[in-house]
Amino acid sequence: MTEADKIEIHGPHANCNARATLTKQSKGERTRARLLEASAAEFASRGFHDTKVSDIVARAGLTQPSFYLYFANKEAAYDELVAIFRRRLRDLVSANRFPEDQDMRPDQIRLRIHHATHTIFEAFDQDRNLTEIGFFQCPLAEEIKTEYACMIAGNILEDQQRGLLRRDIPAELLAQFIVGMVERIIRMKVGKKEREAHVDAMTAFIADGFHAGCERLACPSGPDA
Amino acid sequence: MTEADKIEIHGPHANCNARATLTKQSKGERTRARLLEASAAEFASRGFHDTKVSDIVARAGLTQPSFYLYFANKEAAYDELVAIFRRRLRDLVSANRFPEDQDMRPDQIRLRIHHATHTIFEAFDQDRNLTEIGFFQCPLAEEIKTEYACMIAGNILEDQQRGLLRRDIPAELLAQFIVGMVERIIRMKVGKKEREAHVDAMTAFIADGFHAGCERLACPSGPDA
Amino acid sequence: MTEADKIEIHGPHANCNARATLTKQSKGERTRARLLEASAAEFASRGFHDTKVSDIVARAGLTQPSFYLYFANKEAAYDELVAIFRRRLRDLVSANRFPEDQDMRPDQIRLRIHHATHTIFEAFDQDRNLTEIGFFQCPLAEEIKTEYACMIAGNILEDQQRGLLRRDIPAELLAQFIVGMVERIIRMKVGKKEREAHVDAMTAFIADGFHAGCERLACPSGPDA
Amino acid sequence: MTEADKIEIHGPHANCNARATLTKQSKGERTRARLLEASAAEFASRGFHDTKVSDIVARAGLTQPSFYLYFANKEAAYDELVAIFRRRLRDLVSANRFPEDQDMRPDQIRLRIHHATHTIFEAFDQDRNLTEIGFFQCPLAEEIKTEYACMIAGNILEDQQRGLLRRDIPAELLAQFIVGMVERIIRMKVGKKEREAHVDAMTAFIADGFHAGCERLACPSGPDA
DNA sequence: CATGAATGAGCCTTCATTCAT
DNA sequence: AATGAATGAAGGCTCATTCAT
Repeated sequence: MTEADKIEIHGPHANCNARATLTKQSKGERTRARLLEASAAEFASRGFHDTKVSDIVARAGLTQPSFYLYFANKEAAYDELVAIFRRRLRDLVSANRFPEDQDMRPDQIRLRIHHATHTIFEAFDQDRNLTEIGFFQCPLAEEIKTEYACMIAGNILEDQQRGLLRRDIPAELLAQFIVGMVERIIRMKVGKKEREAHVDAMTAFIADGFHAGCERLACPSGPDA
Repeated sequence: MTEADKIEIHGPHANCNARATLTKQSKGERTRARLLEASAAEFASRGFHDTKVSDIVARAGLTQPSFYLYFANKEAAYDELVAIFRRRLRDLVSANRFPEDQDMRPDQIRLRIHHATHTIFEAFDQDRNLTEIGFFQCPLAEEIKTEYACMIAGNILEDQQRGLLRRDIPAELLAQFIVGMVERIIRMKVGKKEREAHVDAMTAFIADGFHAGCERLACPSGPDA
Repeated sequence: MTEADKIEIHGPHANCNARATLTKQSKGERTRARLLEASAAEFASRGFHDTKVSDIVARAGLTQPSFYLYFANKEAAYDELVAIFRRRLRDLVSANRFPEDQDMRPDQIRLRIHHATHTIFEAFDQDRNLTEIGFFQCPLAEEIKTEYACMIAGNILEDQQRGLLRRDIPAELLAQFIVGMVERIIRMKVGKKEREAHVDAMTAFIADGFHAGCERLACPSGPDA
Repeated sequence: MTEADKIEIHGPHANCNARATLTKQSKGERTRARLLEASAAEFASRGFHDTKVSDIVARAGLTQPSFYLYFANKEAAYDELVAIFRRRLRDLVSANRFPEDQDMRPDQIRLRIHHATHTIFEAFDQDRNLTEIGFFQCPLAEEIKTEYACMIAGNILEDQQRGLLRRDIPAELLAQFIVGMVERIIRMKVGKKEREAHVDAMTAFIADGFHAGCERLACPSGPDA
């Protein structure tokens, strides 16, 4: 799984590692990786049930029994993909955590939101198939999103305690809102430029809601608060 | 389908209607309704592929051939459920539209957001099975959500043009954000009271984002900037 | 299983029951019986592994899915056949038990042996397929034979205690000897007449061993004892 | 095959031979022997069909292709084991034959029976796996037993002609009886001491049947008739 | 001599669907 | 209106066996 990991994702860091280990991979390991990739592609586009093992092996240029040389059964391959996605998401978010001890100026929070959002979209765009499977299609998706939300909630909570964010809405809920927005944006298959625009818009919305730039919107901290 | 519709929903009003029409229903119509309900329950909890026709008829207290007396095939029943959900969602949103000609005071926008959110959650909570199927599980879900987002976007656009909402973010994007948030909240299986809290929180967040009530959050264009 | 029992075996008693219930059998019950018989025939001649479900259903004039309408899987059908055989064997032996209270003259023991032997062979010959499966082929065969031996041992023990049989050999061992002889004789596929001869020979051997009719064989109860 | 033979059996004598030839064995010969032994163990405990080539090679500490270096296929290995058993059984019985020309006193027949029985059990106990396969499990078992019975029948016939045994039962039948008894006893997995008791009991039974030592058993043609 | 890797062939089983009543 | 019984079609998985090194 560790090896497969390196192969499956094509992110910058992963590629570095891959380049280093590619020569060491046995033929079997490469075959396994090919099968995982083929599985991801097929599962992502057809779903678990409508994907036949024969589809996967055909895409990988193998025959059916070979599949069972590397995976106990169809479900095991699927589960492994989900696990890879899950771990990757976890790693991503924890890597994105703001250093606790460091002081943050209030106006930096926008940058943080922007950065986190940008990073997550980049990662999701990296491997569309895995994202499709792990975030939308698999039965564990709900659990994974909840886990994701929890991690975000942790970050939010810190900021709330620092007085950087509103405290009248529970961090968990704010986190869920963000996850929901992320979900929707991921689903919009767009180019790099548009995605950047999305990131900007989302950052702006998270920061100020419908409010910003519209004097007529009754602002609670304004005159009618 | 129209009859089935009346049966499928179990809200108070729906029951009233049902009671009124029950006497008019033939035995066959009632059987069909039972099958639809059983289908919804099974599909919702197991998904399309993992639901066997035998599961459905067992739940409805019938035998397999009876199923085919009322539906062309398994997929037809599923599609019908999706269609019911879709129509219902459409009806709901269009009924919730703010009269175009009417003038709206700036501070009323919060009420509108609150009302729309409240209504939609109530509807989703009404029939969990249908929601699960039509909003999350079916292949058309993406399309349905987009449709939903479009309708919301229409409302937003109007408000933007009236100068009630920020214009720097496209209405379509704002709508998607809201749909995403709705999605996440729906999935949290909670009681009535908590749901109300969610509605409040979501309204507040939509209106002001992370910002409100936190003087330190650098608000680029608000009064405290 | 009870119904199937009546069908599968064609012994005199079974036939009586069958005749009585045949008219009451539903089509499904008859199909099941046909499948059991076909299974018995195929399993007996090919063994469990070399018998394909397709062989069985072909012999029964059905298609594969029908098989699974009546049996959970191939093994279940096999196990049922074994169970039928086992029960039948049990019933047979217990029906053959000599009344405990009744007094028996020493010279009657030959008749008893003859009778028991005759009866068992008749039963085995009745359903060759079941016998093949339950007595020779199935993994439980050893257990079944042991059970059979135990029942015989019970009968022998009584006779030993009455002083009708030698006591220097444990009843269990004598019973095993008999079972072994029975086994061998069953396997000789012969006609009725020859079978009778076998019964006579076996009776004589059990009673007297190599000894009888040969003055030169050192008889322990004779002069050199 | 001849070499394998020496290796396969683990009796004291066999070991002596093995030690003598071990040095002469090439590595391949030793590997082949290991595979045969592993095959015997696996086949004996699981049967032919339930034994996978992968089981065998695993037990032998090899990989699958190695198996095919020494045997044409799975069946070939099995057949070879059966052949080894068969030859061994043949050798044993013929070695046990009483010299035709020699005269035998009537009271010596008990000793002969005892000796033959003792020898055969010892041999069977020697290699349980081979016995399981060749005598019980393989399709040829029936034929092998018949062959065995024939050889015994030959011995019996001689004794009958010498007037040492009863002539009213065909030698073939008597031989079958003995084989049946042997079968059953073999299957009782016991220690050396008990086995001796079995030999004694069987000898006694073969000689005198149920009769001996029980004055009340009506012996039709013996001295106490 | 031995193995990592791959495959051909085939069987069991499932399930949506239909037929006849 | 409903059902007992049956089937067509297809997919997952296993296993003996081989290829290339």
